[in-house]
Amino acid sequence: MVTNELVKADKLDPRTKRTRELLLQAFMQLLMTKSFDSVTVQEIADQATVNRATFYAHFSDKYALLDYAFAESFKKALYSKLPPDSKFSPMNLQLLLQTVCGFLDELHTHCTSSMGTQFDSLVEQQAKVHLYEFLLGWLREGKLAQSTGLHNPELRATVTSWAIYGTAVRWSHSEQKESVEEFARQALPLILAGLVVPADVATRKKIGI
Amino acid sequence: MVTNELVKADKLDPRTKRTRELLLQAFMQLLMTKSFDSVTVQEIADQATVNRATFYAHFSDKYALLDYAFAESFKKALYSKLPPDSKFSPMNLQLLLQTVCGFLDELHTHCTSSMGTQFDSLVEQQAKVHLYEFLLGWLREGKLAQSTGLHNPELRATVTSWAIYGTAVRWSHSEQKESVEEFARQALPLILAGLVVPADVATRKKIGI
DNA sequence: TCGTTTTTGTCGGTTAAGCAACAAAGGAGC
DNA sequence: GCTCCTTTGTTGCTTAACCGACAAAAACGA
Repeated sequence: MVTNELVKADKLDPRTKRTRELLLQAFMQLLMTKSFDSVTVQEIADQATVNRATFYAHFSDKYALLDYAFAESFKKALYSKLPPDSKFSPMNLQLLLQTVCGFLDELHTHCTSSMGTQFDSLVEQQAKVHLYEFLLGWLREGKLAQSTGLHNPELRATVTSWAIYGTAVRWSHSEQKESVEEFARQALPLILAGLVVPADVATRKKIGI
Repeated sequence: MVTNELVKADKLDPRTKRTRELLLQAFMQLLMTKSFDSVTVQEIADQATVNRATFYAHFSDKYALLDYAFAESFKKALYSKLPPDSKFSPMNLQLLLQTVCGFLDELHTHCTSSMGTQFDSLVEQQAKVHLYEFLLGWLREGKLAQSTGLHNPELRATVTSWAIYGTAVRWSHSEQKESVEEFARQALPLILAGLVVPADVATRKKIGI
């Protein structure tokens, strides 16, 4: 499970990593000047100095590459603010929310012009998947789980990933944007609740909720 | 002959081209922060995201890569100012001289600090080889050869390549550098003479030299 | 509508790149 | 001198990338 994730980044053949990176960069480069629809697989391959057949060895079509691009850029934004070794804390949770807000903001300012809103659901899909994985890391390895005895980490991660993403969307869609920090500060307790509230009645009574 | 040159740039396997380019970039990158002597083949390979064995499939050692780097950067400087389809003219010859001056100037301001003058002979070697090839292109295909019936293009190219490089060295070594343009303007007739002077007495008389 | 061109997705055979392991040459320190 | 460690080149085997060709689907223009 853990190795499965690590394999994707580490144990991969260097050629595979390089080719994927080349395709990704070529793709983003092309999207700067052309629309997604008008880009052909041949163009992407050329720009990446890679054979067209090699493209298909990595992605089923350009939509899969788009998906991959969203996933990678989200992960990049995520891990740049919150390194993989970061532990859970309310402050980090707030930072997480702010990061997602920042990501959406960035995305809409740079990409709306070239591809509109037709791929928002792809972004949402990818963002939530990686938020889920990230939160699960916190829940499994943090002192959170051991000390308070929280159960159902998977369920909590699901709830919280949706909560965070939804909150971030609300912020990015709001007209008069208040500062991300202030917004995140206000939303934090609500999100935090779903993440750390004790699940069973016995434990609830013990802490007095 | 011509195809031989084209092969080096065109018919090469894309993987080969890409790998060479990656090694070249990695090498130049490393030379920004480390001395040539302290750079290892492993470091170059890592930086290039290429296996160390692959390095040896392309270059016998790091000296060969250095040689290649000089050759490529010289050719790049050359063809950026004088495209491959440019024809001979006194003006272009002057431009050629100015380009070599500019190349040496650039080289000494950026690279002397990191590797001193120990590789000047390598640079000279590469520069003259490519000057020779370039001049030969002018002599063979230009109207120069047909109209005035110049013989011994190889000899003329040799003489002129040495003359140009030597002149450029003189300029780059001079204390109070005058402008490249003025310097090249003054040197032009002397270099031009060796390139276009008729070789045999009969022709000389015909033009009246 | 039909015919033409472009793009897509796939396939088997070829080639370059990756890898692990090796001996040998150098260098640093004792 | 000696050892220990790093770096250098080299080698067989494995794997990913290249290539040309193909049929099928889309896109385009008459």
